[in-house]
Amino acid sequence: MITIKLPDGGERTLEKGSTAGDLAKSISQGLARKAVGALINEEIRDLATPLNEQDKVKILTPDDSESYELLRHSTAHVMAQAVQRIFPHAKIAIGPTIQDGFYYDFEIPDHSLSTEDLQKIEEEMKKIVKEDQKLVRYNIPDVDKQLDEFRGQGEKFKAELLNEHRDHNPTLYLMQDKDGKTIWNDLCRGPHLPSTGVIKAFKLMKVSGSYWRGDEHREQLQRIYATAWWKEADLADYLHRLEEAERRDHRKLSKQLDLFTVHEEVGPGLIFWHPNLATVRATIEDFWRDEHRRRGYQFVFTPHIAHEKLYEISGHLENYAENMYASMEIDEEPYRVKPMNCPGHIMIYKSRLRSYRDLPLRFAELGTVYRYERSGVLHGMLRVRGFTQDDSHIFCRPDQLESEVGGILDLIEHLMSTFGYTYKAYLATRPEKSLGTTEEWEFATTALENALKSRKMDYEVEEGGGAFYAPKIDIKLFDAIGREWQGPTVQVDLNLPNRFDVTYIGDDGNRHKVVMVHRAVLGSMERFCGGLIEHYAGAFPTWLAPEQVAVLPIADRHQEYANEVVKQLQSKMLRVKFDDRAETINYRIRECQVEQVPYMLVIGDKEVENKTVAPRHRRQGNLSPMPLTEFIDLIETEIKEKK
RNA sequence: GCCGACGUAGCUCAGUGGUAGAGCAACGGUUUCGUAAACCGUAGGUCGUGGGUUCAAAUCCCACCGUCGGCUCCA
Repeated sequence: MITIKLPDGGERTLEKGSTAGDLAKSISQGLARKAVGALINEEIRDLATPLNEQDKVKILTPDDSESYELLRHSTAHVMAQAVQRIFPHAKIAIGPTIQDGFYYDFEIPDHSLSTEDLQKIEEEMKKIVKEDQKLVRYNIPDVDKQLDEFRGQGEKFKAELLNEHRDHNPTLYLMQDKDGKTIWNDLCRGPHLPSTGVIKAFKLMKVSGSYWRGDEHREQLQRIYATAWWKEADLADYLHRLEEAERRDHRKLSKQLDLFTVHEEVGPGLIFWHPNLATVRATIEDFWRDEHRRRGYQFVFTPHIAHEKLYEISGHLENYAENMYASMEIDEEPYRVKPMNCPGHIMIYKSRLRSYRDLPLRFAELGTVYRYERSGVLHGMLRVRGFTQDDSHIFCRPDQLESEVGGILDLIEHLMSTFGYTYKAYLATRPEKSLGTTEEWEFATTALENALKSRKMDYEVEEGGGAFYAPKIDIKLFDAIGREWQGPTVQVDLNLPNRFDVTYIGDDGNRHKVVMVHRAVLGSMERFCGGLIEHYAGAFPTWLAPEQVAVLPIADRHQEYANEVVKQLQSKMLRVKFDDRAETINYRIRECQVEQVPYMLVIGDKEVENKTVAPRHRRQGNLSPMPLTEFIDLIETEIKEKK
C-alpha cells in the first residue's frame, strides 16, 4: 500500500501501482468523471501516471487552470492527426501550447494551407474528438528502431528530436481507437488528456510561416495557430476579447480619428503625426518635461547625424551595424544617421572635466533615432524605423547609483500611474555572453535590486536576461484590457564609460570611472502613443484630448453668444471645436461622440437667455445647465488632475 | 528578409474576361433644428506600379512596391 497526500492536507491509502485516475475514483465517482489529469508534486501529469509513496496529488478537472495545458496540448495532437489524414504527405514538427491556445508546425510539400483548409481540418478534428481516441503514454524501448521507423515515414523532424532526446527516456503518445488499436502517434513528453472525447470547444485561427527550430536557414514550415477551451462560452468570450482588441487597434482608430499616416512615397515605418495626435504628443511631452525639471534633469539636444568615428568608439559599428543605416559621405568623410542617443550625451559630459561635486548629472532628450527594422516586423506605430525616445543618461558616482535608480523608479511610477497603467518590474541579471567584471555586475545588479526593494516594488528576477553590457530593470505595463506592453527600462551601462573613458575627479584628486545609467520611461513617443490609443480605445482623457470641448449652437440666432463662449474657453487655453455648420444638432453631436470629444456645450435659447451652457459628457451624457464659469472650473480641475 | 493573404473613390466595401458601382465623407442648395445620422443635387477612380496573355484585363500570368498575420515562447 502507498500513502498519498491530498491538497486539503488529508491522506489516502491506495494499493501499490495505483494511478492518479485510481485515486480520483477512490475519492468520488463525480471527481473521476471530471478528472482530466493530475498535479503530482506540483507537476502536471497524465491521469494514468502510477503514484509513489508520499506523492502530493491534486486531481485536475476543467475547473483548474492547469488543465488548459492538457487540453490544448492534446488538441494540438488531434489537429496534427487531422492534418495528416487530409495531407498524408505532411510531416509534423512541433506543437506546443501558447497563451490561450497552441500551434503546430508542418512541412507540407506542394501545398500552401488556406483558410478553406482550416475548415476542413476543423471538421476532421471534430471526427477525431467524436471517435474518443485514447491518448496513451509509451516509453520507447528501442530508440534506434523508433528512429528507423520515423525515418521510414519521412518524419525527419521527429527523428531529429528523438535523436537529441535519446538519453532522456523519450516517450511517444499513442492515439488509439475503441479497440485499443494505435492509429497515430507523436513523439511527445506529454502530459495529455486521457482521451479526445473530453475536448469541447476549439477553433483554428490562422496559418503562418515559421522555420524549423526558429532558424531561418532551416526548413520553412507552415504553422497553424488555434485556440481551445473547455466550454463553448469560454471560446466565445475569447473571440470576443480578440474583437475588442481589434476595435482598439491604433491603426484602425487612426483612420477614424485622423491620428497618423505612413506613406509609400516616404517609406515604411516612418510616421506622420497629424494635428490630433501631435496635440496628444505635445501635451505628453510638456508633462514629461515638467516631471523631469522637478527631478533635477537637464535637457540637451544632439545632432541627428554623426561621423562614423563616434560609432567606432561606441562600438555600435561593431555590434549594432545591422540596425544602422548605411554610411553617407560628407566632404569625403563617412557619416551615419544616429541609432541611439547615448554617444551624444557622453560627448556633452566629456566636453569638460567633471568633479565628483558635479554628479549626478542627468541629461534628458526627446531624441529622434533611426534604426533598420526588417520589413516584415514593421507594425503601425508600434514597430517603426524612425522614432523619438524619451531618453536620459545619468552620470553618477558609485555611491549615488542606488538613489538615482530609486529616483528613476519614482518617476516611472508617477508617469505610468498617471496614464492608468498597472505594471510589474523584472530584474534582468548577467547573461552568459557579457562584458565587464563580476564585481561590476554584482555592484550594479545589487543597486538595482536594492532600489526595487526600498520602494517595495513588486518584481521578478530574470536570470541571465540582461543585455550583454548591462543589468537592467524592465517594466511591463498592463493596459485597460489586461494586455501586456513593453514599458520603461533602466540599465546600468558597464560598457560605454569604458569605451569613451568617461570619468570624474574624485575627492582624492584622482580620475574615477563614472557610473552611467541609461533609461527610457515612455520608450518611444511612437510606441507609447500607439499603445495609449489602444489603452484608451481612442477616447483620450480630457487633459490629452485633441479637442477638449465642442461648442454647438442650435440655430443661427445662437451664434453670437456661442462665439462669446468659444472666446472665453480659448482664453483659458482650452482646445475648442466650434461647430456652427447648418447640420442638425443631432448630427453634430453624433460627430463629436464618434470623435470622442470629452465635452459638448449645446447653446440654445435657454442658454443665451440665462447666460449658461448645457454640457454633455461623451460618456455620462447630459449634465445640468450651468454658468460658463462653473463649466470652466469643472474642466480645468479635470485637466489639472490629468483625467 | 522568409511564408501566406490582401491592395477598386478620402473611408468602408461590391464588382472574376465585355462601357467601373454603393453607402458614408466632400462640394452646392434647401432646412434653423434641444442632445448619436434632415432633404435634394453635384463632383470624385490610369482599379498599388510596371510588363505580359487576349479582339478585349479591375478580373488571367510575371515582376516590383506597400499593407496585414506570423516567423520567441523548445518532443
